[in-house]
Amino acid sequence: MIRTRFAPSPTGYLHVGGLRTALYNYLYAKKNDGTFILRIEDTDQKRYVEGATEHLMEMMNWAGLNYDEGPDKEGKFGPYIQSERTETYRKYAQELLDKKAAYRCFCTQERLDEMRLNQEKQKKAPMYDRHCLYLTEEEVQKKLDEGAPFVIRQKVPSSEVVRFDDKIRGKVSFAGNTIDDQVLIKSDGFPTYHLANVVDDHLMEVTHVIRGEEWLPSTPKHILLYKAFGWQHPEFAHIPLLLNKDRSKLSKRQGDVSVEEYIKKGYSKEAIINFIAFLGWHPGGAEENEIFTLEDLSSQFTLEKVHKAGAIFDIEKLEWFNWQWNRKRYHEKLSAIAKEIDPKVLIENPKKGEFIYTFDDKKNQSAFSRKKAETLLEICKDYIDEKYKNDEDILNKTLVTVEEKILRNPKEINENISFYFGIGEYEKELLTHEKMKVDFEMAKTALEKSLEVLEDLDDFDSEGKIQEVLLKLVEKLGVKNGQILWPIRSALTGLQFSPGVFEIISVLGKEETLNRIKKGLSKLENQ
RNA sequence: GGUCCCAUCGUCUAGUGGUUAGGACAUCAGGUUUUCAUCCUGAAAAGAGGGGUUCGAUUCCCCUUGGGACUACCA
Repeated sequence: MIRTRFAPSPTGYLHVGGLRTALYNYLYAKKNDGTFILRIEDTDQKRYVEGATEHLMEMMNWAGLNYDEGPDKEGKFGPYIQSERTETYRKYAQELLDKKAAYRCFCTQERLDEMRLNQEKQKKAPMYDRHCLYLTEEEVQKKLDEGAPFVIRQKVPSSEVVRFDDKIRGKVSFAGNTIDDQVLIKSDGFPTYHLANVVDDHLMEVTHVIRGEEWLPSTPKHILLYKAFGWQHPEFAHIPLLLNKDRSKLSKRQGDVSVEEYIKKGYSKEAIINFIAFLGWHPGGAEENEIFTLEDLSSQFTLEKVHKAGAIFDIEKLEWFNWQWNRKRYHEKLSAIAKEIDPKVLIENPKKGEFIYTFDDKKNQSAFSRKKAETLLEICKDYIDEKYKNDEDILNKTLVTVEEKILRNPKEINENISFYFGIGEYEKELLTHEKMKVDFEMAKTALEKSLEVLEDLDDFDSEGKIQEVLLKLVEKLGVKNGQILWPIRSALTGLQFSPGVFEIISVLGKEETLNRIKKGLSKLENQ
């Protein structure tokens, strides 16, 4: 039975690297029908943050990384919060003391600092000099009687070479004489990570320790501890680090590291998880699809396919994943809605990312259109300026015209729809277009003629009708589409880029359309 | 400084003792479209260097170089 765990320390936020570690642990457990545990490592009293544990649990819940055992999901190995287990650690520390695998150290911080300074000066590796290991029992007792503060240190057998087989890195070995006598119990009575981690992983019957590469150098200490206790150590798998652009360990200084920040910026959970999963892992083979759900990942994940080298956290790829996922979710939702309205709906997928829903009944078609607008609003509602929310009907219509842009980047919604609600000042040159052979003369003609035909048109609700009328004009004048349509579009928007003319006209309605065209025309009066 | 880990396009990566070294993101060019976006097509772009082993090495081994992590009474 496979048992894995994610053991974060409650700092108040979840690091993206931490999320990936949690994810790999979760995936490995799920893939092997194992158990995934959440354990809170809060043994550092100085770093206590109010509510951080609850927050961590919320984040796991948000990500969908459901743990089978944890602080709020008691299994038979609880409690799952280390600060509630201090007695246990003390007991095991005593066992180590009894076995002479650990010793009390009374050295003051000053002595330790001085020692380290000297070692550095001599270009030697800074390590505890074992001063207190050589204290006689009487001396130790005397210090104890005096009430001198002490820590408990691990006694590392210096002649030994520690070897282990990392599931990702293969054979790794460390010479005992390069391993420091690690502090196991701090002077405040709390254990350090090293002791708590080993004791808990053993007691909780963790079979696979999947953690960040930064722990690789302390793994021999842990293995020695297991050995001192007479326990079998779990399998270790050290996953590669997430890196900044300059290849250093992903850090706050060079960008956002907390998952909360990315959520705030609008990245979806599916995108974040998908992206992060592929940073250091790949299903392998000829698989070219990269869009994976948590379920897909769960069924395909293997430690063998995890990389050794660190991976740069490239925000541009995240953006792409986010877009793909926005699209995927959107179309899945739409087709569900469509089928609910009418199971016989015709759904076509003429090109990648584009779906056309056709209903027999006109009523159904418009009901669907409303739902579509609602769905789009749902995606970008957090970013839309309040002033655009007043006229719901217009807003709904406008959203549909910028569908692809919303899916791509919901945050830019305002700049994409602002022209519907009012046109800004623009230079008359905007009405011309060199490449499309639209000079002032052409622009003027286009606006005048289109004004005429549009004045004669009454049905502005139908895009098709508008298109028909304008294209007929194009044909009549014997010019290219763009020569007529560009001036209209730019007169209607005052912008270089916007949705298409026909849809804009149908949203703006007759009066506003004609007004804007007239306004454009007035700019050209003296030409 | 010491210990350990790592090394394929700019980035994430696939794959192999014999391949035109494949894909994705980003970039650039062309096309479709009334503009932008979308979409389609294409281009440029990589096995750090040096030794071995081998008929043959990007792939296996060694060295060098480069990068990184760790080096706390933090985790």
